[in-house]
Amino acid sequence: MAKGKSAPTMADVAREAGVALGTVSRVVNGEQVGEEYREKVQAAIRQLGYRYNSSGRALRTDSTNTIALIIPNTINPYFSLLVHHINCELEKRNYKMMLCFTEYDRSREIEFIQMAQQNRVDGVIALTYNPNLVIPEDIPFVTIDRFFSVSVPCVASDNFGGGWMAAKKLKELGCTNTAFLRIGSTLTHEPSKRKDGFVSACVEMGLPFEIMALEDGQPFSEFERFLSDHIKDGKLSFDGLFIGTDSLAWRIIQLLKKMNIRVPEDVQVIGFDGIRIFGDQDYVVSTIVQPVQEIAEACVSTVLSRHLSSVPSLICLPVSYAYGGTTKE
Amino acid sequence: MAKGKSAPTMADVAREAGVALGTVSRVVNGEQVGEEYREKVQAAIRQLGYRYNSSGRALRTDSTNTIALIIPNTINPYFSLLVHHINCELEKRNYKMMLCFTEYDRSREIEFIQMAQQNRVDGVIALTYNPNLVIPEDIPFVTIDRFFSVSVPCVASDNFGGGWMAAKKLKELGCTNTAFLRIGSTLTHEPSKRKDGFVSACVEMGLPFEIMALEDGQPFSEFERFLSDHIKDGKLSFDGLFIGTDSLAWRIIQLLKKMNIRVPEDVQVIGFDGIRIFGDQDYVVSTIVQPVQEIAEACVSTVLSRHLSSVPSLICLPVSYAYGGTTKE
DNA sequence: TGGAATTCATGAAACGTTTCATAACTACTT
DNA sequence: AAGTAGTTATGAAACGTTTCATGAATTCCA
Repeated sequence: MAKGKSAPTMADVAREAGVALGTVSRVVNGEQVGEEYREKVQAAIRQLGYRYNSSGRALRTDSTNTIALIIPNTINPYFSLLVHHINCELEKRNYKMMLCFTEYDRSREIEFIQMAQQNRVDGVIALTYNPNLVIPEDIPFVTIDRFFSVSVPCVASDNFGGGWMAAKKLKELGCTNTAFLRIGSTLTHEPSKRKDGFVSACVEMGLPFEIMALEDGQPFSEFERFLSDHIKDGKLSFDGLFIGTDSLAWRIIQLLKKMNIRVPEDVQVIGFDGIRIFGDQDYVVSTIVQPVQEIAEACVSTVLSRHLSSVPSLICLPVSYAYGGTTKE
Repeated sequence: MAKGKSAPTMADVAREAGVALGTVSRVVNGEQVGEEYREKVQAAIRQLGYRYNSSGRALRTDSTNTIALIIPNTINPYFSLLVHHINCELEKRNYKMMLCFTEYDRSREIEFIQMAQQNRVDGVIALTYNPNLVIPEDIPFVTIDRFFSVSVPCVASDNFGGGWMAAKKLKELGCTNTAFLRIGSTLTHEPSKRKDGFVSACVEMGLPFEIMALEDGQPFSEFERFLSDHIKDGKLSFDGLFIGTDSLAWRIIQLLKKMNIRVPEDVQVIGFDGIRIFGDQDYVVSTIVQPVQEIAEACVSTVLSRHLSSVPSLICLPVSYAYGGTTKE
């Protein structure tokens, strides 16, 4: 607050209404109160323009109606969608969101968890990369895309199934030689299974494939080298690419354009995530779509469920394929 | 918090360290304390894993180190960038952000302002559309893109200059017949000046132009009709378009594609905002770039400046042109 | 060496809630 | 008519901090 006389308190309302403090509290919280009392109090509230002070309430109840969301940033459109939907779900349930951007900084991930506890949030939803992260036991905690232990519920989409689906789709679209490209992190998380699903399906269908994973520290230009190495007589030997994320797919497509390889005529490309620019417009690339809305819903309802014991430890939600112009269909 | 013994308090630390409560407080807040006391307290803090309780502090000091950011959503990449940069600036100064999505809902805008006051935030940054919004006087308030009164600082980019720049650029690029397209809102705000700048420059340079503004309620298909009406012998009579936002520009370009009009060969298109997909990748369309980082910095430093009297009431930041493939250069 | 000036820890009060034991009713039973 | 059960308002305590008046200990100077 700033200058000016400070906001009215419950005591002010009580005095104005000629009623006890506790009675005001019960009216404000919608508890059982005699009709005439309720009316007097409500009149006084309107009169004074009273609104309860959340700090006071939080101090007394030791709960803030706030959930912390820990996420790298909001620049990547996938994260931005996630933030949006999680916020919507929280708002429905009258919770607030405390947003924490880590920028992929591992020490910040730790710090934010501490800060969340300090602020007495009622739960944490976290999408993190620190391999040594310690999840506090004394606070409802839900992770996205990374499984820690059976006592920490994890929400993810069906990454394995998505990889499988991508391979099948490429085959259907007539591809005969494929590759999987990703920016590797040494971290093992749910999205790592995209590759596994892809590989399994390729093996089962007898579809040839190669894997190219950029390890931590290798420059992006390695992809250029990799692709160049696979050009014979000015023609790329792959006719289908499955790429770890839409973001990377987008960059690879720029690269292909620069190399005068046409998409989807010469090579068809499928990404992963389901990014659409400007909300409900077309998909940026052909892609395996993550069900963001459902993921958000699952995170929120899980983190808010009191009886965490009865909650599954891995919630895996179905993905779907969407055309985005970088495949023939 | 949840189950388990509750977190240690200052009293616990004081007892552990054999020291008075107030002393602990002063150590925690980095105030002057005798060396031996400080050491004893810090040891006890480490020992117990103490972290201060923000609710208690907030109640006592009537301030939360939190700024509310009221914004439509985070789906539009421009908003998403803004959120990101504002959060970074706040974090630098050790403030938290309370994020409020209005979804362009005017009643929500009002509600969030009340909620912000209720939560005793230390200030509000708001990007709103409600024409009748009442700005509270008793709390630091900064608006983005909309000027309310001299007592409420407004941060915006140089919309007029940007419109002007767009016209000049189109002329430079050889355009001889132009149009300005926008989705109109009846609201007068800073971005409305984009048109004014464009018109002024066109008039001054003798560049022909038309205006097409979609009013509230008119369907998007009106744009299709408008463009069709301007086709003669299969050729669009405009060779340059300036469009109110990148988001709309993107949709218009999809439309042009559908109509078999080539961009930029047949018509060059300039948008406004400076959206880049996937962060630092290329601009989505050729555009007038808003200096988001500077806007964020201005918002934050203004809302946090104690002496609001000496702050300008309209902070207008320079824009720039960026090539994004929808113009010849 | 005694007194004044200075430094600095102490402990209680206050912030605005919620909650709980108590008291004041009312209505019912016998 | 008197006692009991049931309802509901009351007022004080407690949540964890910050802050302020107080007093103890030290330093400094004459």
